[in-house]
Amino acid sequence: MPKVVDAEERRRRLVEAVWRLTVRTGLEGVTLRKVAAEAGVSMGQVQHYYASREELVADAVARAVAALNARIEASIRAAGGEQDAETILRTCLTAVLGRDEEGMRLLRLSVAVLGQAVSDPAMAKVLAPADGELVAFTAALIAAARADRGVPPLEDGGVAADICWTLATGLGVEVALGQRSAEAAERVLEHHIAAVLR
Amino acid sequence: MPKVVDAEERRRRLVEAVWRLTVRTGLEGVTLRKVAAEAGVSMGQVQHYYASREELVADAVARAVAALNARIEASIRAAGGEQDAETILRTCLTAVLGRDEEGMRLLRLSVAVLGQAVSDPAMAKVLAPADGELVAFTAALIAAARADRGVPPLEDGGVAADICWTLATGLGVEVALGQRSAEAAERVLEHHIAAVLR
DNA sequence: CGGGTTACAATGCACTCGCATTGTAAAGAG
DNA sequence: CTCTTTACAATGCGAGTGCATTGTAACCCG
Repeated sequence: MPKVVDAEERRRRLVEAVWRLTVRTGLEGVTLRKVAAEAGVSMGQVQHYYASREELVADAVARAVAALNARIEASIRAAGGEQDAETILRTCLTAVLGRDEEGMRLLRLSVAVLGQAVSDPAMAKVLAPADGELVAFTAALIAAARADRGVPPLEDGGVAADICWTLATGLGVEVALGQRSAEAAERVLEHHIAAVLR
Repeated sequence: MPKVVDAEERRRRLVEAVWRLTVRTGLEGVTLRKVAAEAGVSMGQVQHYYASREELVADAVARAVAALNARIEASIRAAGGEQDAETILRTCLTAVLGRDEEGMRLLRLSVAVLGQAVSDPAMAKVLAPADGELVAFTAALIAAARADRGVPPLEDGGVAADICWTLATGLGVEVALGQRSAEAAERVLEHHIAAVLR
């Protein structure tokens, strides 16, 4: 086995080039040549690691979704343990609002991909916002936070958690489009959390 | 002035072809040739009415947004007058969830365009979800509905109305992607409205 | 020190794209 | 009637696309 290179590192470079290009010019502006140029490599290298453009884009999207999920989990872990339920709830919901630059890039990328997802069910599946497990976890957080406050539990906590995540993603879209600042979105979310815990 | 034809009717035909194509194959699948074929006309006719592809797409999006706004207003007018505030609130919020086929098409089209809007500020502006006037109107509805129920007014009704519309558009995105049925989205919205009026 | 496999680089090809150009049929104006 | 303007239809062109093919340098195994 000759010419040992770090294939994973190459793919990551290419995928990040796709991310930047997508945010800058939209998904339709992602061509093999532009990706190669953006990554500072030859087009041959792109073809060597991805058999087709479709495969490249799919991998880029999959990695972006994974990175976003990792961010949510990381935010839970960072605030978890000693903190109270309300703080954890606040933290993980605001994790998808693109506060820092990396988060903003991932957010804008996700929205840019939404267009494709309308006509491509496979993509829509990958982009599924909050899975059942996360909603259940959030419902537990809401219940715990209400208990901490001495407020009686909701009769339908699952729907409340569902609404929280749908609102958060809705806000995320507006932030990605520049229609709302990340800080303003955070304030709105804050307001809703306060209402849910009352 | 010879050869009098109904230019508005021609444009409408072309725009509707763009709508169908966009929903079916995404915005990047909209080419002048495909639009001509979809509308059953020659490519020359498309060029005759639109100087560039960009102009064509922009007009298609603008007309779609106008149609969506018209739907909201129509729903308000249909439920307005004799009905109570809560019913009107319910009706106009659910108007953007794509219950019928026409609404579903407009909804999916809007989401398909979101991708472009990320890298095109002009499009993002056109797609602005709920303008200030609509939010103010909604806040008034919420206040009236709470008064009807004998519940004290919210201290921050503007934010509550804002949240309602952001949640509705968030639900709309999920419906457009097929991740949630229009009926399920309506139930969730119903649940939130009930919470806001409590 | 070959030999074989890997990792590219470079080029070519068929195709599609938006748009420009040119031709032409029809209809009201005079 | 002719003339002029409108409303297309048809074709052409250069650029850009994804992908296939071919060439070549590097490296480990024996």
